[in-house]
Parts: sequence; C-alpha cells; structure tokens
Amino acid sequence: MRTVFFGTPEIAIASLDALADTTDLVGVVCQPDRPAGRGMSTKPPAVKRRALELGLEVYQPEKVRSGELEAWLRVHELDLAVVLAYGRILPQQVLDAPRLGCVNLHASLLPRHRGAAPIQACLLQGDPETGVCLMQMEAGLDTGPVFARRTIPIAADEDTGSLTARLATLAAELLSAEIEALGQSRLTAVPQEESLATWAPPIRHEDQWLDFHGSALALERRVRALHPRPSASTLLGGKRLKLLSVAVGPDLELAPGLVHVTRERRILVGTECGTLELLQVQPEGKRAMPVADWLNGRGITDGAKLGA
RNA sequence: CGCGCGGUGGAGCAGCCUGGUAGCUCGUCGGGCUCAUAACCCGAAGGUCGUAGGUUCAAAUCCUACCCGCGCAA
Repeated sequence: MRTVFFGTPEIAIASLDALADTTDLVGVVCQPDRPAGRGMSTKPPAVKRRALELGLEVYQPEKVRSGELEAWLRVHELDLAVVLAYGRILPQQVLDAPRLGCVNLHASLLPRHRGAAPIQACLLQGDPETGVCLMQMEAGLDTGPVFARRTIPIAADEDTGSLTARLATLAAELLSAEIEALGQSRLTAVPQEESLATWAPPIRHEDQWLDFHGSALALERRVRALHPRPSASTLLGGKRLKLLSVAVGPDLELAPGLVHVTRERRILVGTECGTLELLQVQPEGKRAMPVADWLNGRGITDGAKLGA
C-alpha cells in the first residue's frame, strides 16, 4: 500500500515510524521550517527531522489550497494518507487525492474534544480517561466517522507533556493494529454522535496567565494542562513567574493571590475557593526549581502577592 | 546581528555600581538535646567567584572577547 504521512510536531513521530514500518511510505508532508528558538534561526519541525533520518521525501507546502499539494499527492498515486497533528485544515480536493482518502489520528475520544487542543481540553475538564481515534477525514474539522479507538486512564498528576507522550505511543499502536484492515477497506466507520460533541479550541496566548479568582481545583487543572508549554504564569513583583507544578492545598482562609509560607516551608496561595500549594516554579530568567530552593534563595516570602 | 536576565563551595541566592582574596538560607558529615518534629544546639568538610586576556600595588568586583543556562518574542 502506497501511503504518505502528514504531521509536524513531536507527537506525530511514533506514528510516522509505524506507517513507515507497515506500508510503502513514499513521502512526508509537514509545515514549512519557521524561525524558532532564541536567536531567530529557522528550525525544521520534528517530523521533518525524523523523515530525513528515514530517507523519506519531505514536502512542506506553504499553502494547502493552491492545488500544488493536491497535484503532488496525485503524482505519487497514493492509496492512503495518514494525518496526525499536521497543523492545517485540508480542503476536499486534498482529502480526495489518495484512493482511500485521508485518515486522521486524533488525540481524544471523539466526538469529545474536537479541534486543535484535545489533550489540554481533557485535562482542563478533569476527564477520567482519554485516548486516540482513527477516523475518516472529511471537510468538517474532526467530524468524520471513526474506524477504531484506544482508551487510557488519566493519572491525577498527568500534564500535557506526559499525556502527549503516552498518546503518541497509543496512536502509533492503533495505527499499526488497524492499517492492514484499513488498506483492505475491512474497517467499519461509525459516525460520531453529534449531540455529544465538544470543542477543544487552540490554547490562546493569554490563557497562560492564571487568575486566582477561580477555584484551586480549576487552577490546578489549568497548570497541568499548560505544562510544559506554554506553562502557567503569574506575576511576582512585576516579573513573570511560571508555575510548573502545583497541588490543591489545605483549606485555609487566604485572599486570592496571597502567599502564605507555612512552618513546614510549604508555599500556599489563596484562591477564590481553596488554596493552591506551589511545588515547582520558574522565575523569569532562571531555571525551574523546587519551592524549597526558591525559599532558600529568598525568592519568595510570606505575605507576597501573586498576579500583581 | 530581534529584546531581556543569569553563570559565586552539592542547591537556591547576596556581594559587583562606591576594587583590598567570600557571606546568607539550606544540604552533607560528626556530636548533643528531645516523647516528638522538614524543631533546636555545637563542630567540620567543601569555592582557581563560567573561560581567556587586559587595567591596577591589588579584581568576584573595572574593560574586552568567548562559552554555557534561562525568559520573551516567533
């Protein structure tokens, strides 16, 4: 079976490998190299680096609707395209280019969390479990019928980083298990139950700033959903302070944003409902550190105010 | 050359502007005290102050270059 893989970031790599192992993978499509990192040097996406290691042809179209991408696909006379976190919405002409169309690996239990940030969404919602779906792509975003799915429980301390890694592996397993049947059109696609659909919008730039006028529970989930990127941030003395790891603390009377250092050298922050205990922080310009280190260096003292 | 912060005993920091060979909070090791404690007391080990030059009688402190870590922005 002649296939092509669409994907861009790290999460897609395991599935890229799986597709390369199980089919005649003729090329990889990913987003163009973009200026990134300190400095301003352009860096190739993770998928491109892996594809080059595998000796695969890499195509990085600037536009997906110009017709060039469709033409490139047709030249390769494909049976199937597998998409995982490519980063663009593909038009119908592209979806129709391979003989069997395009299938997508989506990191949620559809129809829950359709959209760009399903992993963050399930953590924000406090879902007990999540998973990946293998689905037929259609013009609507993540609306197509589902061929197969895998489910995993979400740990209490799960964050986007750890969950992304687990789902990347899970997606690759699902793809490996189903690819042969898929190629032979032996899989049945089950339509999604529209009434159960939820939407997982992209994380916006401003979403990283915590507002302590919320519940400790919701803030703790937000910190995990934002970790490790872009990370939850607040302000301390006019400078950014990243909160990398927190926990719901004991129920004390503390004004939202007010810091209390306990006798046991624990750091509690007041919220509208409950307290948040800080565990790992990263002051601007510093490396990440446990709060014990932060206290030793006098980076924080009792009575400080966060979010100012 | 996109903007900014930082590299000081194992950790986190102060000292640098106003040069005169190093301090704080911890940790570690040994001893003591206590019903008990991420408690307290006593003592000890541990640092070529990122690297290379320069200025000076003298540099962690001033100057130059370079290396490394980090935040923003993308």
